[in-house]
Amino acid sequence: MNPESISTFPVRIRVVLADDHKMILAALRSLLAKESDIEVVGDAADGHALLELAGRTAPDVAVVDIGMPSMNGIEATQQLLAVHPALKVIALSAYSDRRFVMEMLDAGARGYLVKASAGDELPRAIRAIMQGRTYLCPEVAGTLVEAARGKARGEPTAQLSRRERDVVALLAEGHSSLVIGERLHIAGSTVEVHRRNIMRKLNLHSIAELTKYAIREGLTSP
Amino acid sequence: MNPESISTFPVRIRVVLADDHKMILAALRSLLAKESDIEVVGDAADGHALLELAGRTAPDVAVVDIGMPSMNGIEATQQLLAVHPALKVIALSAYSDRRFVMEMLDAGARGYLVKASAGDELPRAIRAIMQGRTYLCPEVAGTLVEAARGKARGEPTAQLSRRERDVVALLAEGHSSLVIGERLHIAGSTVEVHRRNIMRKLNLHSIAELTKYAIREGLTSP
DNA sequence: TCGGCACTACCTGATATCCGGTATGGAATT
DNA sequence: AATTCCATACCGGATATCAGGTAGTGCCGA
Repeated sequence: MNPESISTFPVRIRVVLADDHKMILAALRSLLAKESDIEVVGDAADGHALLELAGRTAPDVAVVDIGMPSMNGIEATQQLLAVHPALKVIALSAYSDRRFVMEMLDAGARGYLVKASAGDELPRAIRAIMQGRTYLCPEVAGTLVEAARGKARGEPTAQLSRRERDVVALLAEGHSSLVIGERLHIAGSTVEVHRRNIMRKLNLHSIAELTKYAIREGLTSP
Repeated sequence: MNPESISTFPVRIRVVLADDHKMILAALRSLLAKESDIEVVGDAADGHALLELAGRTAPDVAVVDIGMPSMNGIEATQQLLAVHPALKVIALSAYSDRRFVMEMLDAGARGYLVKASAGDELPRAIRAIMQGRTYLCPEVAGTLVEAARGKARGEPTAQLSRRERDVVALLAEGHSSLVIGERLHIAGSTVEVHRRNIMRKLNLHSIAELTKYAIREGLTSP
């Protein structure tokens, strides 16, 4: 027991981490362990685990990698905020593409960091978020400014439903309709219908084209 | 000053890190900072910086991310070992593709970890390497075993033939075997054989995975 | 000259894709 | 209340994938 630290930080910021690379998870955890006002209360390797974790640990902040398999960071954020509206989400990504940024912010993220950011940006972002501010790393702020200048109107980025995006991501991982059905707890035939609707909407005609689309959209990583 | 730690670890393992993501760099650094027998003496964001760093700090071990811009981890490792033959290199990658693994080991790396490995694998790998052992994470060991079973002889990098690359590129464009056959003026059944050989060589099991491979290899664009 | 390898080609069979159709329940919108 | 959209589910059929096998030709290195 350490009375000094208790009096200095009576309430530490409770953080959960989500990334599909366990090693990165461990590394980020130890990065944040140095901050005495921040406590990492759990980590998850995909969106489903993140949802379960958030329900169990009731964190203040979730740091979410965008490029996760099965359920990516964008979907995870939407579902997370639907259940826990008070939760604050910080997106972490290798890229600063406008599409990712916009979709993640639309999904309700309050912060966006690229992995090329300096290491001390993460704790700074967490503290800023906890004060109710929005935190964007410089690269992302730049792309946002460009986006705002180029297009004031919001274009239809997401023409696929949430379920369809789930299916696209899993198809692009190389799974068959039957396996995807088991994963999503629906019939394989339903997955088939989703796939056909997706292909008709996007004018695609093969799994290869679908996979490329998923990669361009960040629904899976190459 | 702490005499105890000095006497306990008179010679700490000197490590340098290379990754294009600064945040990952900082996170890995803090992950290793917990290990009292390991000292991170520097980090670099690309191959050139790594070469300069190694010349300046004379480390025992270099942990190198494969996916770096301008000079990737494979080239960097080759050049690094040409100048510092005693240096021990551990490859760090998001993927466990046989091609990457083989090329990295051919380049002289003594260890290979995927980022999905557990966080404590990195310090374990570093210690193993320092004892002159080779350290491969389970995923990589698996692909190596398959490679060894397929080819008893130590052939470098089971690469694809020119024709197989043609077929991969066209498959990744979404064409069927029959159409590809017409395009290449060979029978569709021959294209089928090429596809099967490719998939066996690369340990892929679907067009989606094949498409991702083609994109990573630059055989087609996303 | 022999073995290995790449490229070519065909056969069989199980499974999957791809493209139609129909239909129900729920949620959101009008 | 009616409409529209999404998600769910099933049927049928043509085509393709995926995974085995065999086999001939040509080229190159041991």
